[in-house]
Amino acid sequence: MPELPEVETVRRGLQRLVVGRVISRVEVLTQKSFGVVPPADLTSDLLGAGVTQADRRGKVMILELSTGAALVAHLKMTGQLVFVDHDHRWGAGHPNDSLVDALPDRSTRVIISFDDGAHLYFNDQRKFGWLHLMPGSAVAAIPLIASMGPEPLEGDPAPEFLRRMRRHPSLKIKAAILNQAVLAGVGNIYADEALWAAKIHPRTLVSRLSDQELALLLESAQAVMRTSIDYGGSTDRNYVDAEGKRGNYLSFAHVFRREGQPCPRCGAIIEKIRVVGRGTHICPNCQVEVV
DNA sequence: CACTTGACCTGTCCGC
DNA sequence: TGCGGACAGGTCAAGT
Repeated sequence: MPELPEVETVRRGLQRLVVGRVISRVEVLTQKSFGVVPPADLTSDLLGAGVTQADRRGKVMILELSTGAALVAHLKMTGQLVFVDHDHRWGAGHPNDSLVDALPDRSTRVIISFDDGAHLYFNDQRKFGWLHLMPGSAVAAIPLIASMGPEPLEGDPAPEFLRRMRRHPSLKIKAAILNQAVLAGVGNIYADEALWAAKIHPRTLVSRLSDQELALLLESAQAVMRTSIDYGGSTDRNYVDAEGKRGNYLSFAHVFRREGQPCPRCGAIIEKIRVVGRGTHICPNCQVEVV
């Protein structure tokens, strides 16, 4: 579930919490979750390295190191990057204090320790996510990133978005908006929310949509993701930010996980259907299927 | 070739 | 209450 707003929320936390700290140890508890690219030993690029910056591309997190290497992470569905300072208590109520005793837990896959006693936990219940160490110059060559479409919240992504959409005229719009090569960072939650806001049925073929309708879809996706970032992202199952805090956006979602409830725009009952293998939430009145 | 489906995992929830 | 099975969703490989 971590989509662009969730990864961006985590990134902002890491930028504040881990930049400037020096890595002293890395423990890999689940081999599958950690990789070194290329498979040479870059450990010397890790120990003693300082974290200089927390970046994001789409849903991919990039921690840049002082050695020129990068720690790159994809959280997939259940991944978390949680910072805990075990040597420092902030007082009751601070999120760090509840994590001091709770982590590591059984979903912890990799523990990155800093020389001041703080830790960054890569947790991932379902082991779909990954954390890779690679030369900074190799990040852009990761296939997912190399083929990735424009960032929705940087510059004016509209022209490139439209060009890339038109490469897939026979895709259903839900598949197209989820395609990271068309637009970076959109996942199931914001796809459904954006399609509802733009009043487009998810099974509509791209070829049936005008440039204006696609532009409205992009604007809708931008709006829901901006709003979500403001609320700290969406916590559907187990997403938490770098301090272990849950996101609040889903309380403001219009259709996602709201099947059986009235559409906030027209009052019709929201339905959950399957589109390209994905659970999909629609208002059957606002989003009319074109066959 | 372009698109769709299944696999990867584990925890949760539903129906019997 | 116990248990099997469906389901959750990001990406890539395999299938149509």
